[in-house]
Amino acid sequence: MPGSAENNLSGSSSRQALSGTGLRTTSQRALILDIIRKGGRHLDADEIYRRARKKEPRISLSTVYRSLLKFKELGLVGEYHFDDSHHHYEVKPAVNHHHLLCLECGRVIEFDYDVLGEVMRQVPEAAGFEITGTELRIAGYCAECREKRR
Amino acid sequence: MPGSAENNLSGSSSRQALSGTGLRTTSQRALILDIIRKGGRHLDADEIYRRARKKEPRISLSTVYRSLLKFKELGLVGEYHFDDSHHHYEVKPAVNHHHLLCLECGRVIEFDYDVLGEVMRQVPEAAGFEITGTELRIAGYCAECREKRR
DNA sequence: CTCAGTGCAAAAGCTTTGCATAATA
DNA sequence: TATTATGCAAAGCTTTTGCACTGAG
Repeated sequence: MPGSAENNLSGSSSRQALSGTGLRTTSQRALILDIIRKGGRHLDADEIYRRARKKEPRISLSTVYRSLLKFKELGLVGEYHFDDSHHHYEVKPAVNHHHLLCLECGRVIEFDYDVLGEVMRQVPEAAGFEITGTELRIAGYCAECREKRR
Repeated sequence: MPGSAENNLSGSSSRQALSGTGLRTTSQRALILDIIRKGGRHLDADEIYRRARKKEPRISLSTVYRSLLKFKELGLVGEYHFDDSHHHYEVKPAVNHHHLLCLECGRVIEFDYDVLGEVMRQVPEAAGFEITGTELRIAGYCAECREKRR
């Protein structure tokens, strides 16, 4: 049966992630978390909604937003600001997880780098700060797009 | 006369900054740019609007947005994403200009740090990238707020 | 059985746009 | 004078909220 691997136990690990959080494990939440986990690209609320409707056509956009809010609170997903309009969500990465954004093709390349250590070591203004999160965004043009433009 | 220093030639340097950009130098634009330049804190569009109305009560919010757009295009001001809702503007800083944000008091501390050099040196994914901008946001609790909470 | 979660629709931001008027170059 | 910019009002988007219903625990 085609696509069975995808349909298989889809959501079961997300259900697990939800149980024991104090939240109720609903099919909608499991689905949404699942979509974010699989969604390689950085997803915005509307994209998550559109994907969710394929499996659960009666799901509502407010449920998506409300779930996202809960997931953020729990630290299950992170919210990122790539462009000017909407937010993007992805599974919460390690603390030192950052983004390179190509302004031409829009691709987002993730990388790990311990800014925090460097900053605490080198930036006097940061002294005394208790840091809860870092986000380093670097925008520019990736090697491929530069190549194409020549 | 009280406040004369402030009223004095306010806007004259902003007028200068505008001339020769191809944009028309209007009183509104000079005023808006002036507000951004003086506005030590990070200003959002509505705050700029409210301040602008004090000097030019007939100015409209759309003019603020349209000016901001032009200024961004010209590279005169930068746009930053501090919280989830709106954007903040400030005079375009040097490339290595970043922000520490206190989640308690909301204060934004700016600092300079050459992430770029470090990243290019240490992050393989960045190889080949032509970088046009960096933004490092560090969120947490500043020394004062930590003190108060004890 | 209870209360958290859902769907729907309506409201609430922030931002953009159309159009006639005003001001700059 | 020819455009560009403005003000006003209306529309557009994303996100939030109220309320009655449903489903998880």
